[in-house]
Amino acid sequence: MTDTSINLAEILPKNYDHREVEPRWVQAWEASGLHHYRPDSAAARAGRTFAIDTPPPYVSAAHLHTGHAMSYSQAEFVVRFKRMRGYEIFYPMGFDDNGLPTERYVEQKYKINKGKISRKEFIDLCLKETRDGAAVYETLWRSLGLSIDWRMTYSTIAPRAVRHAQHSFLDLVNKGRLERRVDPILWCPLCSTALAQADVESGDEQNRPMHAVRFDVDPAALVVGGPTSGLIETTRPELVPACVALACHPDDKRFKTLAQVRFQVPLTDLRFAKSEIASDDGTVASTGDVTRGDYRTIPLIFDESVDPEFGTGLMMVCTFGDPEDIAKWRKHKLDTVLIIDAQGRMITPHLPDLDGKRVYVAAKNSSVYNEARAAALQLLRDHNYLEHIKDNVSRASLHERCSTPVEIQVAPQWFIRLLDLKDQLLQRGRDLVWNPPAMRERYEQWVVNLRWDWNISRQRFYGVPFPLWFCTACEAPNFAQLDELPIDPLMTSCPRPCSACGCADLRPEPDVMDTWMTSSLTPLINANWAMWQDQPDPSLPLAEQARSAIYPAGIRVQAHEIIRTWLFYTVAKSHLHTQSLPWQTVMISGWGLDRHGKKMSKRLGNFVEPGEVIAKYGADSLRYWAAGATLGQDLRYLEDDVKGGKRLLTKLWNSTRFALLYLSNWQPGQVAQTPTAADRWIRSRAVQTVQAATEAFEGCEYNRAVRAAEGFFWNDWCDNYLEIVKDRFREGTPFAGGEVEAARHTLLHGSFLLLRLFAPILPFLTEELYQLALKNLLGPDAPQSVHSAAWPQDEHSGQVTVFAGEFSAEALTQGELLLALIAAVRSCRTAAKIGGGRPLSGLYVCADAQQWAQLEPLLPDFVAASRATGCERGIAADLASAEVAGTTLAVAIVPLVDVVAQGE
RNA sequence: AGGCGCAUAGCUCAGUUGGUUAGAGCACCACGUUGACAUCGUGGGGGUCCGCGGUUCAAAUCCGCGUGCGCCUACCA
Repeated sequence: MTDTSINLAEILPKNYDHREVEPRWVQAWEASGLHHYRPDSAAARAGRTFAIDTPPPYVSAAHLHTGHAMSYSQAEFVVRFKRMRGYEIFYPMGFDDNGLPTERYVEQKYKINKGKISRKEFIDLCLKETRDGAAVYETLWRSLGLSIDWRMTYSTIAPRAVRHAQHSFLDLVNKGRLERRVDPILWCPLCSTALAQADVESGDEQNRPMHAVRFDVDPAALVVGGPTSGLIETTRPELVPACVALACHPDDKRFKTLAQVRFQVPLTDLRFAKSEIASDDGTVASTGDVTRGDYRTIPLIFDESVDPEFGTGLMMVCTFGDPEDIAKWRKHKLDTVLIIDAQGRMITPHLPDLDGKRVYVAAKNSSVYNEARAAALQLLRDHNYLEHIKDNVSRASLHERCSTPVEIQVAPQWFIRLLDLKDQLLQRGRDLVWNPPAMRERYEQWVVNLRWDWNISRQRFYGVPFPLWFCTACEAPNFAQLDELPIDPLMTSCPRPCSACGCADLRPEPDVMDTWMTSSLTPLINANWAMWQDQPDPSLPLAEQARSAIYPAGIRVQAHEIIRTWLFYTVAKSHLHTQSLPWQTVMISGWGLDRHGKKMSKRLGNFVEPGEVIAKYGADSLRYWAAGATLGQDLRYLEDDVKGGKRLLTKLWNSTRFALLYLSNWQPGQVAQTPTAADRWIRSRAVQTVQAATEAFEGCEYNRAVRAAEGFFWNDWCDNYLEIVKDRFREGTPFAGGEVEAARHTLLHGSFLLLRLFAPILPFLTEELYQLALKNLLGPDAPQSVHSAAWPQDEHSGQVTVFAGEFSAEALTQGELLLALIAAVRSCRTAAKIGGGRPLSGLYVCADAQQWAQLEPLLPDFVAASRATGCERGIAADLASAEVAGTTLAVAIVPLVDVVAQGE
């Protein structure tokens, strides 16, 4: 027997303390540069670089919860797996501090009135919040163990990203993809800015009453025998004064004869003439402030898009209530009557009761009429245009950042033309590898349903400035040169006179770019795309020669709700700029939900602070919870599941301690090993497990990998193999030296295998165990860290490298039989109320000669695991017995103490 | 209104080419601690796999219809 009297506690403390261990490894990994990207490494030179593109979170929002910890952990499982597979990892972290979300956050936090603060003061506040937020994020990501190369960060408002966004803009100008148009655009009246289709979401269903409004036929255009009025139904009566046509279906018999008719627009005859009233005779007259003039009259148009069955079959067309209005306005070349201003106030000087009233309700989900609607209804009622009101359930289109119903404004904006590229963008989506595959459908549907070109102008302060000036004389845009970027035309005047007319007086574009204009470039920013033409700049974080290795990137990881935005825009940009996909693969994660199944959010208050969970249970436990989600599916946060992670940590700690007990003073190789049935079984199971875990990780299915590893670890390794093998090290064991040697080999390589299988999920615990317990045992060539150890399956050959060549189906079958026998003994013990620790004097298996021959190789392990003195064929006293599942074998036991008692 | 996803034990969820008696963790019941682990072990109870119909020797799994929930998109005159 080997000396087992070593003091185990000196090597591994009895308990694992994540509070002490985790921060220590964060420091050590940082100091050793373990996560640094090395473009000149052997792997990189061999073309094995793996670049990952993860979401740059809005740092200013300070909204971190365990849902975020979940999705970033899931991304990182794959990173760690790839690193162990031998890839050079490029894992940067971005911070999105650009654009409207930041502005709104700063406005609310400091209760800012934009009229009373300078643009510069405001931007400085945004930058401050941005820095503070980034620090909070970095602290959390580090404590979560994310293996980010922190030298490779980017910020979407920093010069490098600004340069990219402006470079992208100019490149698209050169490619003829960008144009400035005066067009109806989606508009948020609360934020006073234009929006893109992707910034709009559907509101909840609510009652949006339908108002029937009568339009009288203009007597001058009356059709003989035709009606004298038409009835329309609208949810937006305040838009009636902006009506420019009534529309019906061309086949609708009711209106067929009315091609020449004109309708009077209600309320347009009213004239408010305050000065005249004031100089009037002075008598008090309630109607005295209104006089009557001519109605504005509008045509009837015929359009296939009108549903004759809907409402009255007659529809009003306003400029502009919705995209349908725009379509008819374009097609039929209708007039334009704008009655809502940029702040969402009515412009109706002739209707003072309505003029200046807001068209939106700031409080979300309110079914209360907005003030403009209430005023318009009163007017329509007073003047007898309102026939009736009825309930109607529908949804409003809301600005997704503030939930204000969107309006349509007309203003000059910069557009990236995308609608003509739908087919090409769909093809890109099909060329991309989607995990899970079903998520491609969301992209497909978004592209198919795209109705607006991408409007990138935002009437805000905090964002990337457009790199151009307008000539004050001829209005021609004068663009900056690529080598002048980044540039802020508000701060720098145009270095040249107008290229069109030579005028020297140019003014900057006051708008800023849509935040997605920058975010859509993250893979290109990481690759320093805008600098590809430059001379190499040593101050940049990335060597230029590395760019082809990291662009297109290996993988994009993100949640499903931003497929239509971040993913779509990124695909579009890469298509336009580099004629390629931005990445080979996407991995779409779900949401973190609260225990009731609602999406976690800071705003709803149903969130859990990840920092608190990490403090209490450790980052590894939190990561274990995150690993439980099926890819693409949402995952509830349940503290019990995190506790399950903690249990696994403890079990791994203790089982490795156990292995170490018999390995510490071991000199391997002095005795030839002769594996027993149990050794051959567990080694084959190990090989099987590696294959399953590898296959799962390759498909981004980390949860399947964890399940495979955990099942092997708990059920096979701990509950059975370790129990069987204990007896091999007992004083006076019948096992020979070669069998003890085999057990030691199994313990060492099995333990190391387990640490590697769990390393992507539980980086701290596995590293601690590796460094304290296993590294020295593995000899001088042992890897520096468990995270730089080779994954136990070779990618090229597909061969499992641990217990190589030892897989045997027969060993597995034999092992199953052995486990069944052991389970039968346990069952007997329970039936006879005999504890597992009590030795047995009698152990019998009822078997025929052939079965017995089959069992004989198993008997040493069986007897050892049963704590019996031996095993015989046949049934003894009926103290307890159990069937072995699926066979005719029966097992019976006799507890040692009872025999002793009987004998006395 | 269209699309996608989900529906399996009391709870949270696995179950990938259809194939023994449908699984895990938690919870529950009983038993068991002097050697890795009570943050544990062993044994056990517990399921109309949402419903109906179909294909098949065989369906939780495939097909059709329906119900409920979630999400995406549209409509929102």
